[in-house]
Amino acid sequence: MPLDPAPSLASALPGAARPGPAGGGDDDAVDHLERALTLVGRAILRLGVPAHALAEGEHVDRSGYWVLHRLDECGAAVRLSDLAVLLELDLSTVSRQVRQLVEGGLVTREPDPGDGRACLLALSARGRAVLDAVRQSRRDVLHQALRGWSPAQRVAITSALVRLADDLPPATHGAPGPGRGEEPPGGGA
Amino acid sequence: MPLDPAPSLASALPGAARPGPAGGGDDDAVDHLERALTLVGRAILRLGVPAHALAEGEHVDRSGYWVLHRLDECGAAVRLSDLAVLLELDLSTVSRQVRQLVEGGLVTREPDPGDGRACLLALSARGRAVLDAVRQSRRDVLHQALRGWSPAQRVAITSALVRLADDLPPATHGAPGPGRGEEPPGGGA
DNA sequence: TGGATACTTGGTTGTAGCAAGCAGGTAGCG
DNA sequence: CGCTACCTGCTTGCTACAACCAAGTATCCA
Repeated sequence: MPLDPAPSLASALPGAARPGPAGGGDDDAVDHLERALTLVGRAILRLGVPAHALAEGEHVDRSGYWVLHRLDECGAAVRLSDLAVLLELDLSTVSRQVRQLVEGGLVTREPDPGDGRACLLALSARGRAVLDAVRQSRRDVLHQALRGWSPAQRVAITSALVRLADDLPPATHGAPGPGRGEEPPGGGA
Repeated sequence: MPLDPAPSLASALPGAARPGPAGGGDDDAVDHLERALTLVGRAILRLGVPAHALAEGEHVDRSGYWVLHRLDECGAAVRLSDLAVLLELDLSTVSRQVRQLVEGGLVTREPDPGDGRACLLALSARGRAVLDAVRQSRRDVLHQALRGWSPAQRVAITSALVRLADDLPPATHGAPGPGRGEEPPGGGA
């Protein structure tokens, strides 16, 4: 998935110096923000799962990383359906991702003793090791990027992003919250 | 594709209040940032191309929107290869995207009079109309999200994002800059 | 004529959703 | 008790998008 194509910085922020009196200035602001978001989104996507964080035959892609990540945060074993809600993804998508991880030995899967239909998923020891390696490797990149940032700046951008994520339309999928749900069904890319 | 799965805000920012003295606090900071970026990235992805911005048989997806966007910014007609560089995408990817848009009448394509191999691409009138509609519709969403933000806050997050995009590893594809280019070919999204 | 260049096409991978279906569980009814 | 009807958790098939690499074609230039 990748996000949206981004322009090179060379020509970034068109019309940046157009302080027109009309309401267009507002449009400029959101245009800049949209572009900046796209830029950063693509950069984050490119982080991927660095191959050097993986051992021999291991295969974890970006989605798999997030599955491991959530599984780790859950601590206890979770159901597939719960995991899908946490990831805000379709059950089928998560089902396939988990299958790969189980086959790779990174996730353990047992039948739920209390419900024969369900299964309980958890990180295996190997999965945790892989997760740690991948996470550290991604952290390194961010660390590198934030080298010149003051702690205050880091906090500022993080909280601003959290707020923005909160203010943007929520996912219609996992939890169809009552928020300003304008999301057209066809547009959901 | 979309970006990475995001956790619901309910459990966001684990360990947020752990101001440990050790270097671990730094890891926390980047973890929060990573999560926030993911959150926002997915929200932006969900923006998609609102169906109501499109007329009858028109079909423009997220990628197509960016092609139109760049084409608009270029003003003059551009070559496919130049467009691919601008978009930081593979030539083949852009070739297919453009073909769709040409077939849909949103982009005009003429042979370059000076080079029979090349073609010159430009927005058609209809393409411009569609672009305007889609852009406006995406703007509306961002406007809505930024309703409670002060102008200073908007500028702050935008410039912080621009800086972050600049500090993150560049795309290895379009311009394989010498920057901290560690990107494994297999891991690329 | 022999590269180099511009683009196209085929193939593959990754991500994701919807819909259909299977299997296991639960509840109502005779 | 046993049967039927329904509900739920998960899997699988299909479709679509996005992006890459590699191979092919057509054109230009030296």
